[in-house]
Amino acid sequence: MRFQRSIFWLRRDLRLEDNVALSAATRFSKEVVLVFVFDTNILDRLKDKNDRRMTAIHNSLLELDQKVRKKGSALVLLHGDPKKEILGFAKRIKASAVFVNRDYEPYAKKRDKAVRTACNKLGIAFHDYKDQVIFEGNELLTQSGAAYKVFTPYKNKWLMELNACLYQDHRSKLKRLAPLKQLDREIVDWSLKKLGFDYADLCLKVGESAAKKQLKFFLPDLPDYDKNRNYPVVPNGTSRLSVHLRYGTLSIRSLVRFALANPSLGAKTWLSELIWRDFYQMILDQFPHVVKGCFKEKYDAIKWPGTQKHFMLWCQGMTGFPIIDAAMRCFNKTGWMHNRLRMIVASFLTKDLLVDWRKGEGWFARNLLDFDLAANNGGWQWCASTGCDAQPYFRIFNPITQSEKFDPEGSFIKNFLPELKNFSKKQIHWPHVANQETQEKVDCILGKDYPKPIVIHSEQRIKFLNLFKSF
DNA sequence: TGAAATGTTGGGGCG
DNA sequence: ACGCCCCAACATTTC
Repeated sequence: MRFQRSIFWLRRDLRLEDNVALSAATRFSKEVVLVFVFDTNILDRLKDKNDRRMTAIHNSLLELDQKVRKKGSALVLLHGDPKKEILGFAKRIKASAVFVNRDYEPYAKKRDKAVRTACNKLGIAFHDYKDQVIFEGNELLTQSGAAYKVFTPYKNKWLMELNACLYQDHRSKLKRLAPLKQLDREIVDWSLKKLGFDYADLCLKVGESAAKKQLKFFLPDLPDYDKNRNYPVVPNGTSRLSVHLRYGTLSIRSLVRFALANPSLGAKTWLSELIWRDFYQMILDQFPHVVKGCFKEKYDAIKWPGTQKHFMLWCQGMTGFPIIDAAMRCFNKTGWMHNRLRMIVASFLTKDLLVDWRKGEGWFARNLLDFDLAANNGGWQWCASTGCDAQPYFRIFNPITQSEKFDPEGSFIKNFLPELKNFSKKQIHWPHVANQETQEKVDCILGKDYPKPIVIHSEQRIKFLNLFKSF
């Protein structure tokens, strides 16, 4: 046994199953203490005391705590600066090692580097593992040894290299979790109130057991994923597992195994989306400048002419474009948005309202329950055509055509814009052509009950093309 | 993981 | 019967 007592520090891997660092910690240590730190560097910057993410993390941790209590242990919660907290705690309980799964966000990398250095100064080992991706940033390289910048060759390489590592045993010896009686002094209050946050309503269940349930629930629809994934109102059209990937209540390996174990065109398409996730994690790791700037740096020179007023109307879902407004109101209400809608609203903000993609990215970052820096940044830059392997700048969504294509019955729109519920399925995508008589008949006066369009798509399209043309 | 503009074809109405 | 126009419908190119 290498270590008498170790800390397993949970971050975005809130599960006991198939957890690489936890498995290692319990194999190499006689006794393991599970610790989560509410990081004040992050919490202090959350603007909303009702932040759904806090409830999601809290609930996931609570379930985890209940599970380990059945094993006679408990989860320790700390609150403060992670470096200070982890070091202080390690000293108090005389831990000789800290185990973590690696995180590739710039802040996390910096944090872990500092904790590692501090640990090593005290003679405490710091062991980190690959867990949240299949391949890390520097694992898949082109023939010339550079990081991939194009998705398709990356994906081919990814599929080629995908090997037995997927099937390694990452079970943990949970018998080795530290007994509760030794932890008593360290168990802190579980209420969010004490951290200065309120409980928020979540549109879905979080936690490890809910994650497994959701995956099982999606299984029958996996074969049709390729056909259904673009239609927001098709039940189970998408897996809705993004939240679980974000908090690590499911392992990425288990999802890849799930796709491979149930082969079909749908599963293949779905797997490809998981590869996009690895791709963007890799991009963030290898090209951290994307956090602040365009992946294609020449586009940093662009002066986005969009106004704050238009941005606000977009945020509120008051643009007069039904599909946009329905999507944004759904988002504001639930903290979740269907991927097709994310693309449509992102295209609209950047290419119709000419607002800097970073504004939209920030709004998503604040409100997405499944917010992940790598995926969110990658997705926004893809839509704005500033990103790595992004769509070409002249590919501009027509919000009305997209609405007709992907919400043909208008039922998604009606779910979130009840004021439009009496419009026909032909007219609901663009109600503004309705005459006075029709408006009275459907009980929706445009400009009063529902806003008039704030821009003209065909005009904005030309403006956007001109904006990008010179680069 | 588009859409608009432009080009081509072919059928039908009509003088 | 024939040429002409109109305009879907489809194809290609351009952004």
